[in-house]
Amino acid sequence: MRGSTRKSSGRGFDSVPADDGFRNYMSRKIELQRKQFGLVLPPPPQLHPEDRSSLGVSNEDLQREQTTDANGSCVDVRPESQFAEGSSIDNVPPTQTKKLVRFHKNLERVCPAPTSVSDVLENLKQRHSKAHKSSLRKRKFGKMSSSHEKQLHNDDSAANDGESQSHSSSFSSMRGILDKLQKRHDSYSLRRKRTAEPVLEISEDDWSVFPQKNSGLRLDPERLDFGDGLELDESMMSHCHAELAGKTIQRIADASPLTQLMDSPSSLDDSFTYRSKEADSNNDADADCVVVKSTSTANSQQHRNEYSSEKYEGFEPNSPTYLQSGGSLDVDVPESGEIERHSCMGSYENKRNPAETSTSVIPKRSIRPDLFFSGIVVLVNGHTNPDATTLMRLLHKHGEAAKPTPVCRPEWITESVEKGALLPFGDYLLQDVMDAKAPRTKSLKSFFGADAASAHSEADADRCIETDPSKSTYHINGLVRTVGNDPNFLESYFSNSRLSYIGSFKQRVKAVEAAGTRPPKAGSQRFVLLVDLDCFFASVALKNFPQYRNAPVAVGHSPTVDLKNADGIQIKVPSPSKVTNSSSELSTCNYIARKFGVKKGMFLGDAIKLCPQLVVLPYDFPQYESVSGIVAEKLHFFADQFNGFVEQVSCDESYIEINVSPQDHTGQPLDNFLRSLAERIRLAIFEATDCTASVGVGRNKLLAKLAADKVKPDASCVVKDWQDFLDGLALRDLHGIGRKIERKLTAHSLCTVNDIWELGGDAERVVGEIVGPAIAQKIVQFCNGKDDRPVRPQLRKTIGAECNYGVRFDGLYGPDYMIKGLADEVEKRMTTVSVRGSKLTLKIMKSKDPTKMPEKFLGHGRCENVSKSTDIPLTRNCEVFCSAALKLYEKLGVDKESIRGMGLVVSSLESDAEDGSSPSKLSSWLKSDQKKSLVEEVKGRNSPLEHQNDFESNVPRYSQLDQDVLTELPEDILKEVKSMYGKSAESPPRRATAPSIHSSRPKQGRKVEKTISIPGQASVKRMLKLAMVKSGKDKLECNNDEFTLSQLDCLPLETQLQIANGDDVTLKSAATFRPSSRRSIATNNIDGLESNSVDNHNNKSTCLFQKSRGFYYQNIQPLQRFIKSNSHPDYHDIKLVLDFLTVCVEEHRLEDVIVLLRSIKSMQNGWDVACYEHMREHVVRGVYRSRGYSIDTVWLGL
DNA sequence: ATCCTCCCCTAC
DNA sequence: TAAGGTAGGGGAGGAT
Ligand SMILES: Nc1ccn([C@H]2C[C@H](O)[C@@H](COP(=O)(O)OP(=O)(O)OP(=O)(O)O)O2)c(=O)n1
Ligand SMILES: [Mg+2]
Repeated sequence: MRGSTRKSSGRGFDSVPADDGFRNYMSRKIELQRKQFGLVLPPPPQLHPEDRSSLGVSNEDLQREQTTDANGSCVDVRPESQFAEGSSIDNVPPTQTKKLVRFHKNLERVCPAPTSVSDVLENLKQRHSKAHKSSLRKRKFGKMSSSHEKQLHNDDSAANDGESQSHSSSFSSMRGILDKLQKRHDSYSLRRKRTAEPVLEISEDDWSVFPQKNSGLRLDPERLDFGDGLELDESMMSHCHAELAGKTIQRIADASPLTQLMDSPSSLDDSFTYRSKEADSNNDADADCVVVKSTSTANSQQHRNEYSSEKYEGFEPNSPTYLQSGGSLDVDVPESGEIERHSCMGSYENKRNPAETSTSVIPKRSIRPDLFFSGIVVLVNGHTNPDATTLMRLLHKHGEAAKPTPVCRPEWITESVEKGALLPFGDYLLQDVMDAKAPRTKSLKSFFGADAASAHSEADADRCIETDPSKSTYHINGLVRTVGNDPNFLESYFSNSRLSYIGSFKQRVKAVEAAGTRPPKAGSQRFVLLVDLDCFFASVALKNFPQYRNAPVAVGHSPTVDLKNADGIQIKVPSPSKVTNSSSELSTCNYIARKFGVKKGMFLGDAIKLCPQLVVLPYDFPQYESVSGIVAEKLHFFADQFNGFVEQVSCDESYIEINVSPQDHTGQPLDNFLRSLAERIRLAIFEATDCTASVGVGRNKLLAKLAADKVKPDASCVVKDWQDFLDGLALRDLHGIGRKIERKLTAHSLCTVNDIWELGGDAERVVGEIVGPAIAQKIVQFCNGKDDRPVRPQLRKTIGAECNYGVRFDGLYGPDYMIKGLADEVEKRMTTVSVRGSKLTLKIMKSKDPTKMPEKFLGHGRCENVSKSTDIPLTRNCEVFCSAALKLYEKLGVDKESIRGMGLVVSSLESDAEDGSSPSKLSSWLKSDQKKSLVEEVKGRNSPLEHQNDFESNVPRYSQLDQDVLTELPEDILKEVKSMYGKSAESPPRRATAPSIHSSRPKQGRKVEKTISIPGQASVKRMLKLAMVKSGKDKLECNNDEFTLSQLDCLPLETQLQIANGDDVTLKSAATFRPSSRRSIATNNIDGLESNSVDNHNNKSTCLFQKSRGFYYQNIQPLQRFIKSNSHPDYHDIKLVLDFLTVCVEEHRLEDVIVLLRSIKSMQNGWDVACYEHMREHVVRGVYRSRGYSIDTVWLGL
């Protein structure tokens, strides 16, 4: 296999250093384990104080390295030692300081105990300062650091000089918190000392909400075997775990299968070969990009690490299975020294999510009702919101007492105070404590709809696990659940499918179109960054289960084993996975597991064969959602500084386009600037989420993506010379070239970029004959380093739902029922994004051999795909979808026994008429006399290079709308269209297809030219209207005149907005299926509709409600003007702004919030400091409540 | 040419 | 015994 040079340089993860190896290796291991215990520890032993790499590099260093690069085009700043030395230590996230100090007594088993509380605090301080700095340096400059304090202090000034202002301010804010802690120390020292004693004073009553004994036990099979875990007290348990942890560490190191793998040449098949040139890329002089690599977690992959989709029998009858093509079975997997599945690598204390701060409490009955905290002592272990002082005040006021116990989130306190009573803290236990009870998939219930929005609430997510309905999850009436026998199959399927989650992500959370506020400065250059989180699902899983950080880990529907503890309570633990034939798919796996040949999408059974000690962790969709949101916020923050755009391409991947002007990188070479920007982004992400990311930088998407792939994981790369960079690259690695196209090209002996180069001017023609003109053009352009794909959120063209798993029509429920379920689902999804569609497609997977068992349990097996589509009236009504789909189903005439999957897709979408384009505005558009096709408008928007000077007109100009289309849409008809099917429950479709609509339809072929509004967007205009209504200055002008203002107040904000603005509001869900009553109506209707739609087959009405472009221009700017002009705000004005901020926070528009807050801060009029601070705190609380983390106001300049 | 329909392919 | 979706790009071939 080519690329061996690179591989050896990257031997990172667990490799034993050749020199004084094992002892140092072990001590680092243990040190890492200690850190994972989340405890305050003395500085690590100095392994190599003389090691220069531990110091990090200053900017001067960087420049020096850069200049040696004169003729070459790449610098790899990784010192070789980085991979061998000190790696584990520096892998520890700087968030360590947030962790809880608890059970000091037990701690002594694993590390020297601090002698006093002052020591603890001092340590905290030092560790924070160190963690911060070393991580800064490490991440910025790719140096590992196992250094001591002095060196760091010496380095101080250099760091601050070269670093952005924001870093130091962030630092100082943390510092401030620590100082506060120090101050609090005196008054709380007595209590703190007491907390050092292990405690077990929980009454039986309380026990039910405090299950962590079980959870502690579950990690230790030996204890479970005793069957008397409850007899142990916590101190003993912790003790045991600590010791056990030590043993486990020892065993891992002994076993060291990783080491062996690292040093042996990869035995993976060459069919996965990736980057043939890579063998050379470690040679600085020849290389073509700048690489910053900050950890040694793994060498770079030499092969595709995704499981070949050839296993999809349905698509490729003759293809070999992935095992044949992957040939990975001969990977050397040692027999001895396996990691014990159940042995805990740390005590249960370290299962805490390190990013979370916790509060330790013990409940007791209180006598005075207002002293509901009496009998409780609280230990705040880190940065909380509200801060420790506030919490202490609240506690004191309400009777805090003594003794620590379970670990809670601070809301337990705040919400108790709010309610005026002691709330059971079960709901506030830290997530990992909950997790321990039942490590099952956390679902967003459905990724769509209101559920998704509220899924940010941690409490909700936690309760998901609690309220586990007792039904058997696998069986129904003794049968395996299928679409045919389980009426609720689809619902639970969609909420547990990872593919459904990642597939729908991009369009569901379409990014905000902020930024681009100024035209790019003259002389600025466009760059594209690709930010991709490393093994995303696995990284998140490891936040939940940090004890497995050093083990090979995969994410899947974890096979669990039911165990009973002494109380007879059923608990679930990860199974030992003796299953070697499970067809459960692994979503992804960490880089340790990848060394064994485990790949994304691989069957669990196959993975276990490759890696018997593989740990399978459950999905956590709510957390993917929140990590993703946090990352997006960070990226917008950076993009905004360079007049940039962010396109979130999936839950773990985003492109950023920036325009860099010479002023932006004053003093330093452009490459240095880009490199440090990339590292700053990575650092910001890591600090906020504990997840590592890789960043690629290039002139376009293609190069950015390739660069990131090249250095992944946990590294960044700046492409300097595209030609050198692409030299030798396999065509397969280009975006859009997959297995099939690769095969076609290979058949004509076109394998690498160089092969295309050699074709010269003929390339496009030659390749075109093989793969078609469009793809050929793309390939040739890519090979020449060109890629004009814009970095912009894209308009949705289709929306649908399908299920090709568990489809067996051998039960009560037939294809009609499934179609109904799909139609419901599609309507639900369309409702949440406010679109309607006028074309429906039914897709069916038909088994080629219905008698044959597919390779995958309940899978579709080898199939033929068929589909048929039809026009429908513009709607999102599931009844319409359903009846149209049934007709399509009849037409396709597929035998129901052979159906293995079905799907419904709606296209020709049009967005609802909402959001910033009031009818009056629309009618003004109608009066325009300019003629320009909307198509041009939309396309222009998507082409960044041609329209960069168009920014100041982010709001669409009505002069650019197609007048022909518009004039054919009188307002009354627009209204009619709008209300057509909106209230499906109450006013069934029927009348909607008034002939007038169809006859007024413009020419066909106008599908692309609609824009679709961002769902749930709050416009200032709408907020103002609501404010007017509430303050009595305006009347409710809608037909919902039965509302009183106080009733209005009770409704959710969004509904209030709708009512105040006279939208069509249906307070009941339009998506619910009511079988009996509605069916007859529906049937009648649908017949009528069908005939109409046939009549008007080619007469589509084009609804021109234009989405507001540029949230900023439409909302923030007007609001700023409002604030400026309204210098003496009254209650309603402030309430308005607060409500607006609330909505923005809910919609993840943090960057808008920040802009707005900053402008209020700088206000000199009646919007004074108190007002500003109130708003700021409102936002901080809102973010914390909905997103679960605190924003750093100092960092954000607030 | 340019459209539409019914696929296939690809990336997450 | 698990949760093999979703959405965009585009080719082939037919209708205009
Ligand atoms: N066949 C696949 C591919 C991906 N995913 C999910 C899991 C991944 O974590 C996430 C992101 O996909 P990536 O391709 O970015 O893969 P990772 O982030 O896991 O790994 P890498 O480090 O290669 O980016 O999508 C999945 O469920 N099934
Ligand atoms: Mg990724």
